Amino acid sequence: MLIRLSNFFFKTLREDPADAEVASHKLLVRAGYLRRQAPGVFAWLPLGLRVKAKIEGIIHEEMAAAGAHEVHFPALLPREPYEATGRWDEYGDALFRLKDRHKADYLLAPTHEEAFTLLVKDIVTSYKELPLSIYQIQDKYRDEARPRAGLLRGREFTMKDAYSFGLTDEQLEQSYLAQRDAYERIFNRLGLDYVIVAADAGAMGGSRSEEFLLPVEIGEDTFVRSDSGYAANVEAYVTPPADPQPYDGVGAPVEFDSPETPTIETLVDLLNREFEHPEGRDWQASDTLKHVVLAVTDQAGERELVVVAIPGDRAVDEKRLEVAFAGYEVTPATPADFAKHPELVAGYIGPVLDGAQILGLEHKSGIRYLVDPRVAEGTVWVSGASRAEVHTRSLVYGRDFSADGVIDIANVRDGDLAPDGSVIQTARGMEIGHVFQLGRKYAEALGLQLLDENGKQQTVTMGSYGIGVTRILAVMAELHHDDRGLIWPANIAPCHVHLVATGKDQIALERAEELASRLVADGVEVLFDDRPKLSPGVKFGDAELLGMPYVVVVGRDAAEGIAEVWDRASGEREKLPIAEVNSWLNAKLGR
RNA sequence: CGGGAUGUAGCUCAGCUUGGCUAGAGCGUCCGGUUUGGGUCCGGAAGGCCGCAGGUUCGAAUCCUGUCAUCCCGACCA
Repeated sequence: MLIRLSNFFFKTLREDPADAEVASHKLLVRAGYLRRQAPGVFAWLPLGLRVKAKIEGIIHEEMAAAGAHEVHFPALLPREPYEATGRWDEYGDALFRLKDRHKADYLLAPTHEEAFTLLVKDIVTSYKELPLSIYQIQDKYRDEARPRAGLLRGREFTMKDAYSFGLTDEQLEQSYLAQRDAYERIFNRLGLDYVIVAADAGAMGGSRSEEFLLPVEIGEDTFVRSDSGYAANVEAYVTPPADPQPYDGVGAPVEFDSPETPTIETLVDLLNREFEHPEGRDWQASDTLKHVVLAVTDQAGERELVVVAIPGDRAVDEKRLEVAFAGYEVTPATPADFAKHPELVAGYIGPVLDGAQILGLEHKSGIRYLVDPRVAEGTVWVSGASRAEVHTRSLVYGRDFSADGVIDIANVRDGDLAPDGSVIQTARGMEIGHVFQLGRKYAEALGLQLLDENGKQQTVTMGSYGIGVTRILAVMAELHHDDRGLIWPANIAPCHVHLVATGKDQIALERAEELASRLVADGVEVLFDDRPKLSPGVKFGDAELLGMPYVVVVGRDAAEGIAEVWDRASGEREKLPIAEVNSWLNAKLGR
C-alpha cells in the first residue's frame, strides 16, 4: 500500500481552525482528516477514512470472534416502528424528523432497536435459531441541543450497534457477556485505559447495564470508583443505607428560636454559638436535615407534591433525581404550592410540628415524605420546626418521625462509601461503549414472539451494545498527539510509515523510491512524500502533523546510503543504512 | 432554552471606540527568479455585496434596530 503525497487529496493548515476548541478537533482538521459541513457534522477526507476503517476493522474482527453477524440498515427509517415503541414522542427534539413528498413521517435513526427487532421478527421463525447477535456499523443522527468538541459530540456520528436476541434470561446473559468480552478486547487492542461502570438501566426498562468510560477531564459523565473495584456512573451509584443507631441516651426533641437562619450555614453557626453538641464536637451541616419540596407529575398529568429530606451538607444531584423519578416530570414546588400548604414554611420545613409528625401520607399534611438513606433508625437530626424562625434538635428518626420511603438523590462525593464498604473517588469520564440488557420492552412493543420447545409463546429478550466509532477516533487523537501534530498508534494510523524524500539531489528521490518499493513489497503501508520542489521544513512539518508513528527521511546522506528514522512517540531519531530501514520498521511494528 | 463572544479575502486575523476618499496584513493560490535538513528569499498578480435586512447620515465595515449564523459556558444529551 503506497500513498504518494504528490498525488493525494489532502491539505494541511498552518493555523488552528477558528471554530475548534479541543486538540482532536483542531488537529484532525489541520492535518486534513476532516472538514466541517455543519455544526456537529463532518466530511471525511481520505486520511480520516483510513483511520476510521482501521478502527472498524478491529471491531469487525472482535464482533466475528463474538459470533455476531454483520448487517446494515438505512439511516432513514419510517415513523411507524418508533411510534409503536413510543420513541417517536419520547425522544423529543433530539430526533431528526423529516417528511417525504407524500407528507409521510420519517426519521434519521438515533439507534436502531426497532429496525433490528422487526428484521429478526421477519427472519427468525424458531427458538432453535436463538440466541442470535447481529450488528452494524452505521451513522447515527441526534439533533443535539449543542454539538461540541468536534467529533466528540456530533450530530452525525458513526456507531457500532449490536443487538442480541434470546428466549431466556440465560441466553441474554450469555450474549451480553460475549459482547462485553469483545468490548474489552477491542478497547485493549486500542490501548484504551477504560473503566467499566454500572450504569442506570431503569429508563429503558432494562435490567443490567454497564458503560465503558475513559477517565479523561474532557468527559461528560461523572462516575465513582473505589480500590475494591467498585465502579458506577453517579446516576447508578447506590448509597448504602446507614446502620440503625441506639438512641436510648438521646433526650427528647427541643425546639429553639433560630431567627435569621435561612441557610444551612447560618443554622450551623447558630448551633455552635448557642448549644453544645452532645458528643462534645462542633455542629456540622451533616447534623442537619434539609427539606426540598418537589412537584412530581406522572404521564397522565397527575401532579403530586413530595418532600425530600437529605443531610444539610448535601445538594440534590439532578441526574440522580431524574433516575429516581424515571418516567415522571419533576420540578421545584411553586409559590402557589407553598401557599396551599401552610405547614411548609420555606426555610423551616420539618417533619414535626408541636411534637406531632405532619409530613407523610398518613399524617396531617398528607404529603409524601421521603428520606435519604443516611436517615436511619436512631439517627439524630436538627430540622426546621415547621414554624418560621424555629428549629428542632434531637429529632430521632424512628422515634420522633418516620418516612414513607427512602430516596437516593443526594450528590456523591469523594470519601463516600460504596455498597461494599470501600471508599469511593469521583472522576470524569467519556463514554466510549455501552452494553445493555434491554429485556422484553422492544420485543413486546413490536410483537417479536416465538414458540419455545414446549410449544409455548414466548417474548424474545434483547440486549443492545454500542460503541462510538468516531468518538473513539477523536479520543485516540486526544490521547496521542504532541504540540507538532498527531501521533497515531501503528494499528490505527492511516499508514505505518511516512517516508520523506528531501533535497534537490536526484539521488535522494531515487533511493527513496527504491525504499518505498521494498517496503510496499514487504506489506508495509507507506505514505510517501515525493512532492517536488518543497523545502525540507515544509515536509518535516507535514510529517509531524499527519501523525504516522514512524518517519523515514531520505535526503542529505542518501548518496552514502544513509537515512534518518524517527519514532514519533518516543521522539528518538537515529541514522541508519537505508538497507536496514525495513528491518528497523518491522521490529518497531512487531511484525 | 438561559448566559457570553464572534461574523471583514480560501484560512487565521487587524480596522469599528472617535463614520470620510482606491478596505488591510500574514498564510495559502497563480506567474518569474532564487533556495533545498526545519514552514527559504525577492519581484509581480488574482482574490472581498465587511453575515443579511432595515434605519440614522451628505457619507456606514464602523453608529442604531431587527434578523440569521457560528463558537464557548450552563441546561439538555435512551
